[in-house]
Amino acid sequence: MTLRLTNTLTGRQGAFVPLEPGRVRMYSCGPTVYAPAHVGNFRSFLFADLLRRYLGWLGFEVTWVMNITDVDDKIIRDAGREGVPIGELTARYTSAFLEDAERLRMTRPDVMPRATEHVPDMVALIESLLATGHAYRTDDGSIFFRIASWPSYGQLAHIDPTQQRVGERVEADDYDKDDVRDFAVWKGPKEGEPSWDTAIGPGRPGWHIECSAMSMRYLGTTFDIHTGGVDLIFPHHEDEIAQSEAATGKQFVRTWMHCAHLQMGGQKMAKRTGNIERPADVYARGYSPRALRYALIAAQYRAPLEFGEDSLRAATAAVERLGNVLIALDAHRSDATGDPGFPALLGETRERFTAALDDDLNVSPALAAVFDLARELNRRLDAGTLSTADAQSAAAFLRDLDRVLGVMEEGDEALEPELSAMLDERAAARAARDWATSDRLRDELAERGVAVEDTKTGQRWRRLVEAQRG
RNA sequence: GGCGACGUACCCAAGUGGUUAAGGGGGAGGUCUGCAAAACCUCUAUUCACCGGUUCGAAUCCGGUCGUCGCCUCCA
Repeated sequence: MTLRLTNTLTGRQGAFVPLEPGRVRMYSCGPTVYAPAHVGNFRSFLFADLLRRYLGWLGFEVTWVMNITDVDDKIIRDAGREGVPIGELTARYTSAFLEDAERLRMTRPDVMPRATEHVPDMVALIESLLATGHAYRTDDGSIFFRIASWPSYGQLAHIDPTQQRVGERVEADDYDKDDVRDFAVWKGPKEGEPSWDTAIGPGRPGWHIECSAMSMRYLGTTFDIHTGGVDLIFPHHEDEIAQSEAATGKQFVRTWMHCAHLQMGGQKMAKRTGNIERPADVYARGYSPRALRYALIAAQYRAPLEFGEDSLRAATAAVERLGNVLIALDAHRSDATGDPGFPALLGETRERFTAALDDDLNVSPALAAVFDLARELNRRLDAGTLSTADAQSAAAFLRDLDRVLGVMEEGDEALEPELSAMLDERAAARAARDWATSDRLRDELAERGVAVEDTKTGQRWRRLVEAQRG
């Protein structure tokens, strides 16, 4: 089996063949840092992360670039409201993003370029567009890409640009363009806005140009994969293609991948409508980062995904189920002899897992394979037929699959000393068969958000989500 | 108006021509346990929005109807 991915450009699934054998260059549209990212944003980022992890797991050497947009209209607007320089606002939300990303176990991209640090790259790109007549200046110092100069415009979104309905907002546009469909690659200077003095004059970059400049800067004029949410297909990515290919004369991106929206209550999660939830909101209700991660990656990326209390609860249980089997395998010691068929059991799971992910990152059947294995392992654990060595190889196997999923284990989490002391006290009470004390402490710990379970090898604790607390 | 996605059990979600319609959650019963929890076992869609058609055979293909969502404007 080989990896097959759906390419928005062709609208079909095709075998993924990187430009350079064994090596993948991919770019993902990252956050605009004017507010904390919401979980819908993270669906897109974690989809890219899953792809990046799977490519790495398959043995590809991956270079992953994710941009940080740190200058745009909203940033300028919000910084203005607060009366702070845009750099102060963007620094704040950049670190918030990085923290959220880390808690969600998003692989750290190899490069996270900032728009403000790549103005010269954008200027160079714009210069070549001006030189070739694909872009033109307007009186206010802005520069626009001329869509009429690019016949294949619309190839990604599969639209005919002449059929575009151009709304009333055209009048509302502050800029004076030759054609309403033309888009800004450079915005002329304005009072109260940040501005760069460059060879093409003063001003600031347009939105689309940053992704073209930064992706090509780190990945070359043609690279393998570019990801984003479906809402970026048009106009953002369409514009990126036009300006990049017009400037270089070469194909920009070979495979475009877009994930569907996260929905809440059947509606797209979007900041504009206020229909959003942020990672911090989810954690505040007691859900763990890995449960959130699971909830966001557990369905195939091209299908809209419903998010909410139910999905978080289900994700919590699913992720604990996987964590529990690992804990049990680690603790397992047995005189049972190894099963000669055991490697085949793991091999079958691996095949199902790989076949599913090879099929355009179809996570659901991949997870089904993992859960089927978990049940079989628990069965053998219960029956006492699993040898110590087999348990260990199963644990190592699951951890290997989790290099792709990143949901099976909680990070090392320390328990508060006070609660830890209660656990010790409870262990002592149990040793004395003092059930009353033991049960009282268990209830008290539950009230403090910690569940205690008794196993053959002693007590085990885990955090409870709010909904489970008594 | 243009383009696109989708409608599978109580919820989420696989399956896209042919054995018993994955998996997770939830629910019911049972085993185990000092009691729990975890885990395991059994049950929980004769049916895939609806109506026609093609076919020996369709959730899967075709046509129609209804419904939902998204993009066309900042948007992951």
